[in-house]
Amino acid sequence: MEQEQYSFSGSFSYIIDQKNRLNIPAKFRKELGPKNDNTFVITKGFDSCLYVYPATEWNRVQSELMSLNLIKEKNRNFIRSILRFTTHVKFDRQGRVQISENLLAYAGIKKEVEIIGFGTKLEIWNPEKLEELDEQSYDGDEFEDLANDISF
Amino acid sequence: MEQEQYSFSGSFSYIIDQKNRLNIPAKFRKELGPKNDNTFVITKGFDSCLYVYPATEWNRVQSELMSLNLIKEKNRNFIRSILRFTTHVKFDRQGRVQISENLLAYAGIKKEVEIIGFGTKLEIWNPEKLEELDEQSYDGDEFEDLANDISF
DNA sequence: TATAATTATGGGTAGGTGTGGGGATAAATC
DNA sequence: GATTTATCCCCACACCTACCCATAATTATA
Repeated sequence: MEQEQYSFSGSFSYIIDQKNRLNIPAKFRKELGPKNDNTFVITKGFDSCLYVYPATEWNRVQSELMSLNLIKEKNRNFIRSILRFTTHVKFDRQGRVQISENLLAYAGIKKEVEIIGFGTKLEIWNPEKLEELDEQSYDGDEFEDLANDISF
Repeated sequence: MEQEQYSFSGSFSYIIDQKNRLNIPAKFRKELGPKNDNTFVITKGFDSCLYVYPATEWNRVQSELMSLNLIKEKNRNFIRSILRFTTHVKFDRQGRVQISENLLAYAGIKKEVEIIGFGTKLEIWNPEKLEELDEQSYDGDEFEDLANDISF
C-alpha cells in the first residue's frame, strides 16, 4: 500500500451548534481523499485537546497500538484509555461531524472551537486553553534551538 | 530528487489591498520554478515578521518538523506554534496571495509591506518595524566580526 | 522615440463555505 | 404501546473567496 502523506496545517475558528455538530474546515476535508469515505476518527489527545485522524492514518496508529505487549498491565491500560474514547465520525453534506459529550467535556469545549492542522492529524481545541498554553509554553531559547535544528 | 538552490535577495515595497491580497515581487515568482505550482507557504517567523517558503523548501522543513519526538511536550508545543500559523497560498494570475488576518496581526501589518529576500526564503515586514529593528540592532563591532568570519 | 510587454492595483461575480433549522426515522423512556 | 428524545438527511441562505477582467504605471524592445 502506498503511504499517502498528509500535511495538515493552519488554524480555523468554528462554533458548535445546538445539535453538537462541528464543522470540519473544507481545506482539510479536501485533503482527506476518497479512500477515507468521508470519515475521520476522533479520540482523546494529549494536552487536553482532541485528535482527529484520517481513517487510513488511524489504521496505522491502531495497528501499532495493538502490537504492544498485552501481558503488561500498563500497556493494557494505555490501550484501553485511548480506544475507549475513540469514535469514527462521518461528516454530513455540509461537512459537519457530531462529537460526543464526553469528548467535548474532556477538551473543555462549550461553543467556540479552534481546529488546527498538526501534520498527519488535526487537533480540536477550546480556543482559550490554546491561548493559555501558547503563552505558558513559549520558550524563546529552546524554540530557537529547535528551529535551528530543522533549518527553519 | 535534486536539491534546487534558492537565493532570494533584495527589498520590495507593496501595499495590502482591501481584500487582504499582497503582491509577490515578480522577481521572486520567477525564481519559484514550475515544480512549486505557483505555491508559497507562509508562516510565522521569528522577529515579528512572516516567513515565506517555496513549497519544495517548506516540504523539507515540515518533514524535519514531523520527525521530532512527539512524546516530548516541548516538541509538540513547538510544532503546534509553527503549523498553526502555516498556510499554503497560491498566487492568482496577477501574482498576489491572500494573507490571513491573524498572520497580519502577528506581524503588525496594516497596509504598507516590505518584502525582502532572505536566501532560501522571503520575509514579510511592516516597514516601520523593520526600520526600528535596523537601528536598534546595528552593532558595528559584532557585524565586522561576522563579516570577517564569512570573508565578506 | 514609439510600441509592446510586463507589472502593480482595483473591482465584479459565480460558486463554495459555514451556520441554522425542518422533517423523517430510529432509539430511549415512561 | 405511547410519548419523548436523539440522530441523520435534506434544504435555505448569508457571507466569503477564488477567479476573472480592467486599467494605470512601469519596464523592455524595436
